[in-house]
Amino acid sequence: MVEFNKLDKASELMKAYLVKNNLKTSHNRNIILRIFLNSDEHLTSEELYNLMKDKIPNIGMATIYRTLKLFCDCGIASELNFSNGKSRYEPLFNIIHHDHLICKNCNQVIEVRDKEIERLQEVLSDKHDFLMESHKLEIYGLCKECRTN
Amino acid sequence: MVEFNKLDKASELMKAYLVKNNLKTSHNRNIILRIFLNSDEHLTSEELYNLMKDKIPNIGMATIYRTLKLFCDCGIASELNFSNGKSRYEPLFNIIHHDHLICKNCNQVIEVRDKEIERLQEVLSDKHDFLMESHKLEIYGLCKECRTN
DNA sequence: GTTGTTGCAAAAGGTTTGCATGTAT
DNA sequence: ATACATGCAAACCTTTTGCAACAAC
Repeated sequence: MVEFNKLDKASELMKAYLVKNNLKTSHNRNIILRIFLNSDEHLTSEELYNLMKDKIPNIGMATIYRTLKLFCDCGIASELNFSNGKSRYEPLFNIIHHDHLICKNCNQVIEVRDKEIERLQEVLSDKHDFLMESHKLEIYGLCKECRTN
Repeated sequence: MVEFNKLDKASELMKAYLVKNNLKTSHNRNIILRIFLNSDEHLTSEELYNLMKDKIPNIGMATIYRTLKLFCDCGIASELNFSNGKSRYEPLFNIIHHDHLICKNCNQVIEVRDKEIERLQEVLSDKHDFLMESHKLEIYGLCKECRTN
């Protein structure tokens, strides 16, 4: 279930962006936002499309893409590019930043967090006079289950 | 210029892979390998294709893709997926692992290295009983030049 | 009423594949 | 002589775009 304040705050973020850019609200976008936040996973556009078809049978892929792009622009979502040709989208809003452990065998994605690594990334960026805005850390290997098999 | 031992060792790696898989050597692949190692950058398939056309005028994109895939399988190259839809390929062989600072403004890619971050990644993986094989760290932001403008 | 949004279909862009020909063993 | 490698074109797959109909303001 979507926690109320999460959806509310995301809606607020989107609303602010729409107003600022003279865009309109829409029924579709509200539903997509709810489903997207509810998933709490790293959905591909296609996976989200399939989830949406239950709610809005004749929705088009183009709308999914346009809406996900909007979410990214609003700061609600972030696009991930793991190595398989498809983009995945992750709810960003109200979520603490984390990195990913990706199992090469079962494709499971484990979210992890390490404050010290993040601090060192800042230090590393500073060393190169680089202004860090965001970062992605992906560790590939074998998860607990797959390494025992 | 390609350092001799670098090309030699990569050729050796490729040769071993070809023999093991009952594949044949080829003139094209040898030239592509030389150009690829010589570039020392993060080429897209298209960029490599353009470099190759000087050497082998009627070479096809398919050969580039097939050869880059081969390089990855040999352990000579690694595929990178920055967020722009195109894959890039990086010579892996004989190169010390490094991470990337990516400027969102000028698209410059700066290679960096931090032993402590790498050590902490191992610790983090262990904490989750995860067997780390490889990792990718990308830091996005503004480079020295772009942040002053 | 004006302008943004949507679904559909077509286009675009990167990558892969089928096939006949060429080449290494 | 056999089987892999290559160039070409077509196919494929994900993502984007053009456009007419629709919906929000």
